[in-house]
Amino acid sequence: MSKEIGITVKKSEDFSEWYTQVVIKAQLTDYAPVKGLIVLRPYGYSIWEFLKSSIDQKLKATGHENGFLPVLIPESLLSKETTHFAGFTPEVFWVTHSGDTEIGDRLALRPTSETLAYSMYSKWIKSWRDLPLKINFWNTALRAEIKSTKPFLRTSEFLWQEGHTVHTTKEEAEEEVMTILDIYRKTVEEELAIPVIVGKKSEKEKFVGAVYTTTMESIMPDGKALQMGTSHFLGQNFSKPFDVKFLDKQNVETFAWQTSWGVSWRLIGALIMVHGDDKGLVLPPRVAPIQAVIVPIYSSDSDKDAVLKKANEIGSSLSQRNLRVHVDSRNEFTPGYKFNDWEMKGVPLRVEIGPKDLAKSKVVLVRRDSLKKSDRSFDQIEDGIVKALDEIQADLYEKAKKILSERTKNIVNLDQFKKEIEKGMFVYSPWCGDQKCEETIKEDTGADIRVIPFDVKVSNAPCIVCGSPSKTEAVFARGY
RNA sequence: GGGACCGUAGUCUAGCUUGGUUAUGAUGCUAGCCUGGGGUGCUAGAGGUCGCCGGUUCAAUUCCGGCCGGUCCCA
Repeated sequence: MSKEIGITVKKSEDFSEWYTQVVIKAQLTDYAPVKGLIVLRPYGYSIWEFLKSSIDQKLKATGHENGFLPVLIPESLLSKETTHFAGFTPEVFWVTHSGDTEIGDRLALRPTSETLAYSMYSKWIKSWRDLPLKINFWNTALRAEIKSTKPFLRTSEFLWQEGHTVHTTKEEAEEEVMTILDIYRKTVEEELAIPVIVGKKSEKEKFVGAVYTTTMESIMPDGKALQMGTSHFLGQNFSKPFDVKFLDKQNVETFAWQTSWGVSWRLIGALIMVHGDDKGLVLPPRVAPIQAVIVPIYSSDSDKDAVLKKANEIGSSLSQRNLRVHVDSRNEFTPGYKFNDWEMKGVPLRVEIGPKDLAKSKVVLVRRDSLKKSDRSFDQIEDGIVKALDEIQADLYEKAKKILSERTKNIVNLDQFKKEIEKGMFVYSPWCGDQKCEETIKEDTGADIRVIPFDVKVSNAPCIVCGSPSKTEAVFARGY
């Protein structure tokens, strides 16, 4: 019976089912009535809020401002940059009517906002003095997912931010691309405790319309790679069709250089997959809506009063140190129920306090990640919790890093390559740079080039597919 | 892109093959008690358009078709 209340499958045995149960049962999200759409519940949304605020602060600190764009984009505008349009059109939702009246120039529910943003930018930018223009938008994007959908990872509407910047020079724009990628990497590694590999996408995998795409990739416990965020150098590919130009200091009309970039709530999906276990979610302390939960334990009424009093006392002193703490004083549940409940929701630390503890002036501290228990005397609680939270954050990252490195292989032989891909590995292999080889390997093994890391070794080793001298190494894996 | 499966109370589910009086059980929920250091026990109660639309039939949760929604596997 008890097994049916919590997560009923093991992460290692039925990963998909495990994931679905965790997102629903930990009350992060629920399915909406329309296919492929989900609702964020407060517990899930509040994780997004921490992520959002972390990224937002870093963007503001590097000179970005927030704006707002409408959700509808006329087809005539969306189709102005042709490769971009061709790339997105299969998954665009169209609004064709207002009331009963058919709309002549049908309206797209934004799959992304480059076209809309740049048609506005062209009005706003006249002089080199107007640049750089660096605006970020917190909104949602809509991309129709016909087949398999999965909460946070693949949904037809998703929460994200999209940044769109305009610069006077190529160099400045390229620097911006890297600044953003670095903000993303830091956020993911430091807040979500997920290590990533940063680099470029191949020509085949880059953002449609971009000159090149930089990306951060990570591998999930089921062996599939997940794109965690991208930052694109657009060159002048959009500034020309959208007429984003300025008068430079020499009074010469010049097309601007642009970037765009985004991360979505997919990061929450990654967080769940990377850190969760058979009992449910495991949240890194920095993004946990509740960092420590205090569970009072009592039997008699007199115990109850004394225990609750102390629990509340501890709770408020922790709050004063800016810790997100919750005292679970629900009377209708036993301590055992509460333990399981908060473990499923991934709260990093549990503080147990009962009559036995009161007698000894201490509490029991339990870590969610290791489930290890230890005692803290009353005067050590605050420091003890701060320290334990830091340790959990660091340990989660180290654990994930170890898994990433265990899942990473260097392979030069094609047979070996296929075996490792089959096992769900991140495979570093030499590649000639030819898109045909990329397509061949995709057809044969299901793996694509996830990323060409910045720090990769360059050698003349034969291409893993065709055997001709390679231009670079690339990271291959099957992806989400 | 190809294939398989599923939809009955908040949740999980029996019944469907072989249509027939009041749709089964558990859990959760409400009230009262009990209990409390790992999903506690008792009593009473509320909770259902059997996903939706249509067809077959005297009669459909059950058979057939379409639609909507969900899950999994393969590429």
